[in-house]
Amino acid sequence: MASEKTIGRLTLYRRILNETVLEGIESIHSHTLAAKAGASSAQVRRDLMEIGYVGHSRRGYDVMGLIESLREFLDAPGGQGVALVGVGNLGRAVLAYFAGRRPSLAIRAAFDVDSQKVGRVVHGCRCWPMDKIEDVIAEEQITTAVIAVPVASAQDAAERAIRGGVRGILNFAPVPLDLPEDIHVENIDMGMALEKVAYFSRADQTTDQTT
Amino acid sequence: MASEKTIGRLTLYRRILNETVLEGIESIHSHTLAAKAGASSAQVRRDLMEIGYVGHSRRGYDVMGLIESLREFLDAPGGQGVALVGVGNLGRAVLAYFAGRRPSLAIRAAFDVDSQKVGRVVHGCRCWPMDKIEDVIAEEQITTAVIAVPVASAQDAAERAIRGGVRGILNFAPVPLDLPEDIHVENIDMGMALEKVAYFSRADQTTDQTT
DNA sequence: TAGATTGTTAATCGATTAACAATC
DNA sequence: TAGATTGTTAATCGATTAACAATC
Repeated sequence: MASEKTIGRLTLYRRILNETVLEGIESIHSHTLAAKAGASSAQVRRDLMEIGYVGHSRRGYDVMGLIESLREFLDAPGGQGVALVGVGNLGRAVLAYFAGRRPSLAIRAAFDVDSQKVGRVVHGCRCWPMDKIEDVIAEEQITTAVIAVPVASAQDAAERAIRGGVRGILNFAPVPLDLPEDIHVENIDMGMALEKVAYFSRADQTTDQTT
Repeated sequence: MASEKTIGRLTLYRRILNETVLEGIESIHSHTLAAKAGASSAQVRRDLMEIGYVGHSRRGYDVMGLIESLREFLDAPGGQGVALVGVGNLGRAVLAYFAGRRPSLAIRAAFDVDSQKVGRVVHGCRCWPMDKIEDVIAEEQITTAVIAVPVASAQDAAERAIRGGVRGILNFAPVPLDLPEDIHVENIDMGMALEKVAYFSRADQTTDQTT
């Protein structure tokens, strides 16, 4: 099975190819794709080999064919539903970000403990009370959840989403989740990311001998 | 110099230690820290060796001393300012997320092209017009920027922030930035992250032989 | 054909893990 | 002391890069 890094790059290639097709370009070389994706051309070729897509020597890769191949590899056949847990500042930004982007991978239900938010429709998505989470996720056959609740409730939110049938979690709460091994967890820790950048913007200054 | 992954883990250890100190615990073993950080105890020891902090055999690590050592290693001596570029849904969520968290690493200025947002104070942060970005960043001696603008303006926003004096960038725009090598860039691509999770929540089902 | 591109294999690199010595 | 923990070195693993063969 393809590695996590490979999947990430494949989604990036798809985005670039979608722009390329708008420019009316029919085929593309690995080094062009690599330059736009910030990767090496060897990397691009290896990734595409991994999904079994073959290019033409001399002509490169057929843009439309490659997009179709990526779609078949990356997307679920009948589309895939996503649940959002936590409709605070971050949760609403997540809803806005994904609203109307990719119909085959859309946020179909949101959940919050705040009774004031329940029943409202935010960026086209209905907000349910937290105690309905297992039922709604099961009914809507949702397999992916985005956790955007405070640290204290993140573990519980994830466990309940999994009981509903979720198999993969995008976790914005800055705490490691302790979940079964077969559940895929992707962490986005904005605080850690900012601290890392801050450290290196300082450290790079130190490297500079002139200062 | 410490690797990116190491820095990320060190910030995580600090968070855990800060909770630990609230419980009145004075020393901690590597395996306890490892369990809470989702790492291995060997990993923890190696990371702490890297910053030159030594534990006591048998007693483990002194919590207060380790926190202080992490602070010296990770934080800039006089505090560090951060700029936010783009005060849309995501930008406002970022402001809310970091508001009042860590005084030594705070968002000190925000920028937006929308004249309606300029002059307003959002989550305690003043919003400036985009054409003031070089000046304000230079005046406030800001070294780190968060990019939360649409894809089309991300490259330009980053370049202008750098002209003001920024050395590190946290980029939320789903596009690779083409910047000088000495600028540290950390990408948070929510779309890619969600696609990855969606892929693996599906792929894991395939692995399951019973389905 | 010659040249440029893709596909494949070997070499390199970095990070992690495992094994062991040192310490209280 | 014995046992448990830390510090250090060697082995392993995975991903990337580099070198080369195959193709149009």
